[in-house]
Amino acid sequence: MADRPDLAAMMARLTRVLMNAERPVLESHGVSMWGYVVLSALADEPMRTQAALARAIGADKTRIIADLDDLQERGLIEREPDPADRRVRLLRLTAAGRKLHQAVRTAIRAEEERLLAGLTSAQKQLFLRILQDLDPGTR
Amino acid sequence: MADRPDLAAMMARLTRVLMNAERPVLESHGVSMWGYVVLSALADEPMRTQAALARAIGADKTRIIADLDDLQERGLIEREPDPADRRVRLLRLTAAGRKLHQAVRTAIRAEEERLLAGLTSAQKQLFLRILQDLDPGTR
DNA sequence: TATTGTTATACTCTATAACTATA
DNA sequence: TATAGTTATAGAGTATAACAATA
Repeated sequence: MADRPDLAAMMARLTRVLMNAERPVLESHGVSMWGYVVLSALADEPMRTQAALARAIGADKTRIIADLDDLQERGLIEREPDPADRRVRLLRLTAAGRKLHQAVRTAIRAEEERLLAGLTSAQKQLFLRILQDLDPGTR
Repeated sequence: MADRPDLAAMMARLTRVLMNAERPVLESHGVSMWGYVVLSALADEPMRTQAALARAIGADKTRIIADLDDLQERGLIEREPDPADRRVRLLRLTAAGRKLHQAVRTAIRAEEERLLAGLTSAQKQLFLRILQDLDPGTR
């Protein structure tokens, strides 16, 4: 590879490693990847429509419906028709949902720390800062 | 997201952005993503079996066959039975294949530069270095 | 008529299993 | 019988299109 592998190749491999490490964490809490992403978005701020939520997390609106069904059945999110416009569903975390999200997030942070364990604390900070700067999803 | 988005979320988003930016580059050279990955691996070193190549690039052996067919038909790789064991196929780039790989790689490096344009040269170097250190694919 | 959410369908990608040809 | 490569089949994930409810 001459000097270094392609950036996309390295990023894709690392993403896969991370996701593989996090899968058991998610499973142990009984939540799917998209379920966790939904919880994260709603932990950030409640949403007025499912379409807005889907857009916020970069998913298709049809793709998150099953996850919303599941999260709602388990009492992790509330999803009630807006009285002012009964087509839209107001979405927000329940107390249980917020608690679960925080628990999963803490466990995931621990996995991230494991992946970055070889870096000095200065390198770690710099790496994360650069990623945030490049990240189009950081609002 | 409290302090920062999850690492996996940032990595996945960035990977997607990169791949979207690179897709037109690959298309303009008439090569698929896996085709380019194959060319990259063979540019690194010839392979004695397709299974070894598949393993090297993290793909299933059945998944790369169509790409190998295509690359061979276009004279970009050689793929001849080993006289010593006619079950295995010896794989290597042709001169044309090496030339195409270098052209695509150069174009992809340009896209990478665009993504990283906001960073100082020191940040850029550090970022790439850290990625290489974390990358399990760096042999 | 336009929009939100939902369901149904199709398409892409990948993995698994079955087959051939060599050894 | 075991292995490399190939083809065929099935499964998961995703996107597209059609539909029902509401405005």
